[in-house]
Amino acid sequence: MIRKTRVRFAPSPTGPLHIGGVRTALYNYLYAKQNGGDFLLRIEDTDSQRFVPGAEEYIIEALAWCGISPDEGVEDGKIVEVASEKHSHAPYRQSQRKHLYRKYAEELVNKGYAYYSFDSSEDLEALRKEAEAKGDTFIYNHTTRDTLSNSLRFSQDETLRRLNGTNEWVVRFKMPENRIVKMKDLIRGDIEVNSGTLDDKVLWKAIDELPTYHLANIVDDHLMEITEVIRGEEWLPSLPLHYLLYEAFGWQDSQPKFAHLSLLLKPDGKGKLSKRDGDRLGFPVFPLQWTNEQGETSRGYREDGYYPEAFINLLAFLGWNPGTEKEIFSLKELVEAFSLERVVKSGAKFNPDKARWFNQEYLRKESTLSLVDSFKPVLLSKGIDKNDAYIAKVIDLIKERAVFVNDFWSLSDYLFVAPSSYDQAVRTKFWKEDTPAVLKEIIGMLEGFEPFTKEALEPALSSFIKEKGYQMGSVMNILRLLLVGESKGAGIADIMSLIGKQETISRIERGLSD
RNA sequence: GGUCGGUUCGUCUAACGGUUAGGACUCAAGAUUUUCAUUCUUGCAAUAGGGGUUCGAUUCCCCUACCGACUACCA
Repeated sequence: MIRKTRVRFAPSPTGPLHIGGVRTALYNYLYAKQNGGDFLLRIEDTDSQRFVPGAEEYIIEALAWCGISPDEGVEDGKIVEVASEKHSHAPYRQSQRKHLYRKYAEELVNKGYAYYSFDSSEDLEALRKEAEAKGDTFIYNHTTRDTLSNSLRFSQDETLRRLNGTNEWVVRFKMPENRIVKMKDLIRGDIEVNSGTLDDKVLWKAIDELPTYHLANIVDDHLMEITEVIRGEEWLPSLPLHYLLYEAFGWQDSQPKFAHLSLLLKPDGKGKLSKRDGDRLGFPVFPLQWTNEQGETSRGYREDGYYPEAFINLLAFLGWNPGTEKEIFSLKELVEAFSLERVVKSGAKFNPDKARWFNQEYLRKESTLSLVDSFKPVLLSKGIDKNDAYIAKVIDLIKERAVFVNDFWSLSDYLFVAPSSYDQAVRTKFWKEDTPAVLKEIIGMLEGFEPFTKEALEPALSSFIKEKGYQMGSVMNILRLLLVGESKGAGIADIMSLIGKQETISRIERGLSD
């Protein structure tokens, strides 16, 4: 039986999406599209304690910005709550599916794969502490469960009595005492684990009447006909549980295949990439800017000036490569080239320099015309209203030096406004006794100069300096100082022709009078 | 501690038993240049360690080391 490829991205709305999460979503999306399948978005909000308002909206907006659009799960920027022809598996928010899960938990108990447990969190915590003090680890499984408070030990009457009128109970999976669970991972190959080392995971939390991740995830993946689960490496340790759960439900035949992605690591030091690293090292770890409940703002790739295409491209290359030397890929090209076989097993340290490089590559591919459109609002905000043709000439001069459109202003301010101060280091180095006289001569030469173009000015300036016996370097650097204010920028002739004769002369005169 | 996963230049990675171990980012040097860049050229730089298997191991196996994840009524 050939099933249509259906994969899902299933984040928890506990905060802004981290770039590692975006990468997971991206790989899911690429895999789905490559196989002509569906990419679904499901919100796993079964942890009522950690829910963060706005996180769900953030996730949807971030994916939209990246161009990773779900086929199912969201419509008009909102999670679909009511089933329709296209969204026949709605709702896609687990808190709205809570009524579904209970019967599956009960089914497992009835079949003997799970049981009710009445131990309080405090009691278990005490047991953990006690074991820890002895250098052991407390584990709720075959080694301890017949000494604890659960339906495995109690009579049916006793169990029923405890179940009624209270929510101080959970359903736990009865992990087999000694079974080699053989698993297959699309990226890592075969993995085996002895179930005896695993614990009896909680499947159902009576206290908030919600399943845990493990139950909800398996039930939803089954109900939503998911064919491949592509998720983070942090889930690898619970893969045996998930295998056993599919088996307990009798769903082995339609069980999805699994692929576990390695984590994104800190650029320096050790451990996985966290929000703090971005603040510390000066790069975003979130796709979009995010302000938390305490009012602290974390920067985002979008606000930092990254093109979504560049962002996607650099993310795709963190843990995957096409096997060729091509590095710049559009989303469409990524869909074609992607394969899980070429996903790297080891974790990737994030490299902010390389991230910038990707954006630079995309910036260079932009047409001058579209860059004019991006730059115009910046200029307008500074009260500068130049025509498009002028802005286009400016952009042609500075484009190669920029990584972001955000760099344009500092790269080109002198082409719009005269310098307000001069770099003193440059001034001391090149300002000689005869400089004022030389500058006056240059003004004189410029006054009658026509046409005032780069092509005409460049040779004229250089031959003028040579004929007079002046030093090329010092004269040009002084001109640059008066025109630009510091030691940066385009060629002198470029600058002169662009700002025009009048402005050129007035800037030199101003420098003379200072 | 236990379980699982991982380990090629500083970083991202290629080489799925036979290569002078390749590319990209970063960095350095040189060329170009009136500055800063760009561009071009060149350079620095790696198979964690030890055992096997093999005619031959980056590649397969084992051990050690190191890194990471997990070990919650969180996901």
